[in-house]
Amino acid sequence: MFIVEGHKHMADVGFARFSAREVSKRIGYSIGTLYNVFGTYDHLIIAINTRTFTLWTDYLREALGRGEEDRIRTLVEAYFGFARANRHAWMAIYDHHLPPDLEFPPEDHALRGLLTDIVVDEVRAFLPPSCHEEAARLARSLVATVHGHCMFELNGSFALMGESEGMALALARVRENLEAARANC
Amino acid sequence: MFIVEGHKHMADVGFARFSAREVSKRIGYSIGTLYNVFGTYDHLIIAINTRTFTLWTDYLREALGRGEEDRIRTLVEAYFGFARANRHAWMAIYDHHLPPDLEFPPEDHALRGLLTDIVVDEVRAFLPPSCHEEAARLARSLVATVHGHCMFELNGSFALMGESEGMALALARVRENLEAARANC
DNA sequence: AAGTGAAATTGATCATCGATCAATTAAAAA
DNA sequence: TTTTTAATTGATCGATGATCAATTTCACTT
Repeated sequence: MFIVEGHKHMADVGFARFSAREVSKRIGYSIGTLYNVFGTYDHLIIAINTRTFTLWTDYLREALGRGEEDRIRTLVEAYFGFARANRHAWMAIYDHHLPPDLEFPPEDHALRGLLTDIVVDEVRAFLPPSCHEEAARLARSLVATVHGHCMFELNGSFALMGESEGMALALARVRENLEAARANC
Repeated sequence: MFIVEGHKHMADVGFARFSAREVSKRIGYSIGTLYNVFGTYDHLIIAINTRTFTLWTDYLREALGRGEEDRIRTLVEAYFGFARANRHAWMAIYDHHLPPDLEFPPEDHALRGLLTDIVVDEVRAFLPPSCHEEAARLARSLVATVHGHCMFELNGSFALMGESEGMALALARVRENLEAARANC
């Protein structure tokens, strides 16, 4: 329950104001118990961020499950939709950096990879079978593209540039890249 | 000198371990003087990050000034090149979020906008005159695309996905998007 | 019921942080 | 020199991540 309450606290105040003490206080445990469970502050954050990934993955699956015609659009809009609806928790994923001495827990890695898998599947479904091999790399690249647009929208970079339609731009770029892939394999 | 030394400290230890006290100590002033100059921690970080933007802009200009044939490639590689050579300082730009009550200083905004201007100019130069109008939006979008790839490379997301050629992917996507723009206006 | 020991929990304690501001020092003006 | 203004200081505050000896809890044995 540390993770659930920690995730709520993260969603409430964001990475910069997040506090392990506050989490333990909220849940009625002492700070010592929290440290006995997670060992370090970083491991708590990792667990909370992995939970965000899981919720995000569910969000994408549900959106795709609604049976919309344009699944690529659905994917991009759900990517943005979750980030917008969970600003602080979503940003915390990228605000947190592992110390060099700490290795990423394999089980967290596996859970987070499920999100990429969804995108790979959809990219494959969109492209002809001859593209099957390169689809994974393209999918990772498109995730990075959409991520860049989503980040610029949420952190205000687009607003400072006078751009208000970050999601539309992301979708347009993805469409162009998918069409280029279709033509080249 | 607070900014120069603060920038060095940021480059050394990164956003998470950055300390205003350490900056003032390094430069031989008290913590009080630093706060008299910048008012808040956030304003110090903004000033340091704007310096990073300025160095980054100079880096891009110098790369373009070397007279390479493929200016788009030069731009993407210099984008990555600066980020790789200044990991901590570059990441700090996106690690820092303005508190909602704090407005972004206009002079910092102007300085940071120069980087976007460079990209807009190069995109315009690449596209036919008929694209002149949409070039600015496309340029912002391409910056977001490259940013997403650069971020995934530096924060280890690409590595976790088994992807080691983030920069090549970014350049490939940008090329596809530019060709699509050429065909559509 | 009483006793035993492992496991879980506690919170005082430490160093450090961002922030404040009365007091002090330095510089400029009269 | 005296007065006024500006710049600088660092002790102080509340809060944080982290530690760990002391305490409590609880299942198991006798």
